[in-house]
Amino acid sequence: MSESPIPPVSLRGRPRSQRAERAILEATTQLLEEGGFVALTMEEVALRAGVGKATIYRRWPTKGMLAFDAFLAQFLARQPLPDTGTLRGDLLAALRAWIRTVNGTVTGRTLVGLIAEVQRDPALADVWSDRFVRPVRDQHRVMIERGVDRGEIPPGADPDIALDLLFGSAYHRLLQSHLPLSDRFAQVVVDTVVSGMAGGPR
Amino acid sequence: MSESPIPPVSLRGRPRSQRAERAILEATTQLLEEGGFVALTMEEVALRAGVGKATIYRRWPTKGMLAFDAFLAQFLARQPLPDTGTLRGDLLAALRAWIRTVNGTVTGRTLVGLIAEVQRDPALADVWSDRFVRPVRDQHRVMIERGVDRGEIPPGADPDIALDLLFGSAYHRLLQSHLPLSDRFAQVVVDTVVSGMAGGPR
Amino acid sequence: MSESPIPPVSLRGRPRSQRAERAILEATTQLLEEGGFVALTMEEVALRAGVGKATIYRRWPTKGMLAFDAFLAQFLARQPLPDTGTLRGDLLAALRAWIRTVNGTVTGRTLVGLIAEVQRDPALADVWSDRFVRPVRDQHRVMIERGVDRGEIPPGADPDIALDLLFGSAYHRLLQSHLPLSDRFAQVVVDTVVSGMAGGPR
Amino acid sequence: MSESPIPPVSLRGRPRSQRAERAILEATTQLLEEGGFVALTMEEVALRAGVGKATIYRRWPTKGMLAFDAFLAQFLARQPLPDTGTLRGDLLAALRAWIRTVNGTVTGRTLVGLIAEVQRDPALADVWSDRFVRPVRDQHRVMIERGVDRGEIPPGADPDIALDLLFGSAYHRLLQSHLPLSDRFAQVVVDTVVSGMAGGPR
DNA sequence: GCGTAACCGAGACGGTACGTCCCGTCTTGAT
DNA sequence: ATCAAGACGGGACGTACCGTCTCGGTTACGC
Repeated sequence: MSESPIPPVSLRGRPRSQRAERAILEATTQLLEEGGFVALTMEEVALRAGVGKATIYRRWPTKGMLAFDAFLAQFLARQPLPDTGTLRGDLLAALRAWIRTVNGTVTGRTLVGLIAEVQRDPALADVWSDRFVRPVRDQHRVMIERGVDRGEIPPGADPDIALDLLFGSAYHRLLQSHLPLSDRFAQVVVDTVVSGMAGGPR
Repeated sequence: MSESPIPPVSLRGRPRSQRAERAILEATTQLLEEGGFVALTMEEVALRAGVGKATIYRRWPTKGMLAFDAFLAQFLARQPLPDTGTLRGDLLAALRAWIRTVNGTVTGRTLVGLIAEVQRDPALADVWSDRFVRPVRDQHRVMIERGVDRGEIPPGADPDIALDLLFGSAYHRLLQSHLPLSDRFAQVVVDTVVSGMAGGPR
Repeated sequence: MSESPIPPVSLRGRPRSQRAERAILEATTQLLEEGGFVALTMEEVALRAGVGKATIYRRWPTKGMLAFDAFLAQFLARQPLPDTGTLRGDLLAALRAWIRTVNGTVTGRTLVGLIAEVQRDPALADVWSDRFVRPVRDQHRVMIERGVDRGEIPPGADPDIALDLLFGSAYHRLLQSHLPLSDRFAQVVVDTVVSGMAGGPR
Repeated sequence: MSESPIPPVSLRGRPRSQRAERAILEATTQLLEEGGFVALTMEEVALRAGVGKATIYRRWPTKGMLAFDAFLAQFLARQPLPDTGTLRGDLLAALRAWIRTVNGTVTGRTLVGLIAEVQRDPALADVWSDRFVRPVRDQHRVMIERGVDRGEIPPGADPDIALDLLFGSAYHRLLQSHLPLSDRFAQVVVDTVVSGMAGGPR
């Protein structure tokens, strides 16, 4: 699943302990569950994992990187690429899966914490783009392209804006908490976007 | 604009110094400009404002609250309530104003930092809701309601979801930085949402 | 007993409140009882006395001065000038009175705290000399002089060194707590000093 | 001379830096010289020693303990155990050495500050007893015992009271500053005490 | 089968910022 | 001019973590 983010400098010498790596990620997940990104301190991770702090820093350069790896495994495992035969069906399935993954969950809280961290740590921002945003969007974009192929929306439609509308509005409710991420919300959002894209350049 | 966040408990005793309050907010703004939310330390604010730390804590219980007050004044001053005569015109004007305010600006970076901070500080979350999210949405919702009155979109349309689509997608690009907050983006988003809401229950 | 240490600057305007003065000294005594000189803070005195801090500073320039006034009243009331007819009797009575006053009492602990404070506050040191050390020594020296008059010790004896031996050893046990201020201690000290002074220049 | 006051809990991990320890004690001594116990702040010690505050607290739990260690090294190095062949000679040599060490010196001022500190910090009081008062008295008591062995004073004489008279009177002049710690003072005190002890139960 | 290089847990290191406490002064409106 | 109240600028406190470093000890590869 999640492999060593920083590979050993050399192949000589004592190899990295897999046990330590597992223990670190488990401790990280546990701390994220207990108190979110704020409660995640390297000191406490080391303590709980029974590991020296240097052993953590040897693998993950920053707290953000560590949390990212713990988060990503949990997140990706829950994002299917639906193939229901209709654009509406695909988008609704994907949006519902996303909501299920983040709404009221540790994964959701971690996602929010990481979004914040990404703003201040440029190195994390790169990793965030390359290993989270881009892959997830690439996967989701497939649904739009299939809709175009099926003629459900015109070829001129901008798939990126479609994704921004769909998931941006969902991220918005996750981050601002002003209104619930209900199933009705998912349905109306999908309907409105599909309808808007279809009839866009009417 | 920005009033005393925590009013004095009593009317007796020496009144709070307005000079100190101004100096604190100015130092805060300056630090936010220089290094964003991360670089904002109470210690440095006190130093630059020529103020004891206790004088800050007397008014703002946390760094988040302080940054919020400094942010809010700057943000609200730039969000007009457009009245162009058409739904499309109003929404486009509002979205463009928002983008202008946050895209590549200190205000935008502070907004992001605060969104993160809000997730971890429940007291700040309340203030964030009451004094930022709700007022801004209430103002924006007026545009949708005028569109309904003019018959541009049907009465059944959910104005909150319309706002989530419009601004959620914009917040998404601000926070994930995967694609630019271009003017074309604003136009397509507005067109798609207006069209989607109009033809929704066709 | 203890009068206003700093008289009003002028006789015009509102006169100083005697109620405030009493309340301050009572609060001071109470705090000295509870936690000694360390626990004595101007803030807490003002709070308990129901008095503004400025009202205290108008009368006592420092914490040491305030504690000194609260201490002196209690101390002096308990130091008699014995007149038993013999040098030994007088000295023993005086030493016993001193021990009774300070051994295990708040007055004793305050005395120690003040001795420390005196070292760092030159203004307090002056007051300490003029209003505590000198008067008490002058009173005690009378006993020695009566002993000389009675022929119990030779005229060449240095009364100051006699007092230093008597009370210095007692202060020593009070401050170092290495051995108790027992009555036997008092007796042996008096006997040794009287005998030493008598036979000094044999 | 002065050993690590709080030994590491465990032998594992990075060992305590001797360089840091030396630097801390030097900075402490320097600050005590400049402004006495009052001017001694942990913050300034850390700054001058080029050390984090935690590094100080790891070894010395309080300011008093730190000052004590810095003081003790200086003090003990200057207290000889005289052996002149007569009680009077020994006591005079010891008292003169003590006066030389504390009269008008940094060591003397620190001694006074510590005596005050001892009254308020029970943990320091224990250390003060065990590592200062007791050892010094034990050393001094030897002189008395040799006097008894030589028949200069009777076996019934209480050596502790003899020490209290000798050094108590000297501490008294140090702390109250009412009269100087002159050499005449030392001579008369020693003569009086020796004579008093000798002729006590005449 | 032996040296050695990289690892391991532990914990100390210099440093930054925190939020609190108290100092002695100052500023109100009200006697 | 003084009162109670309480805010002011300032200094130091003791704590929490940061990311780095230094120990003695442990693998496991390549000579």
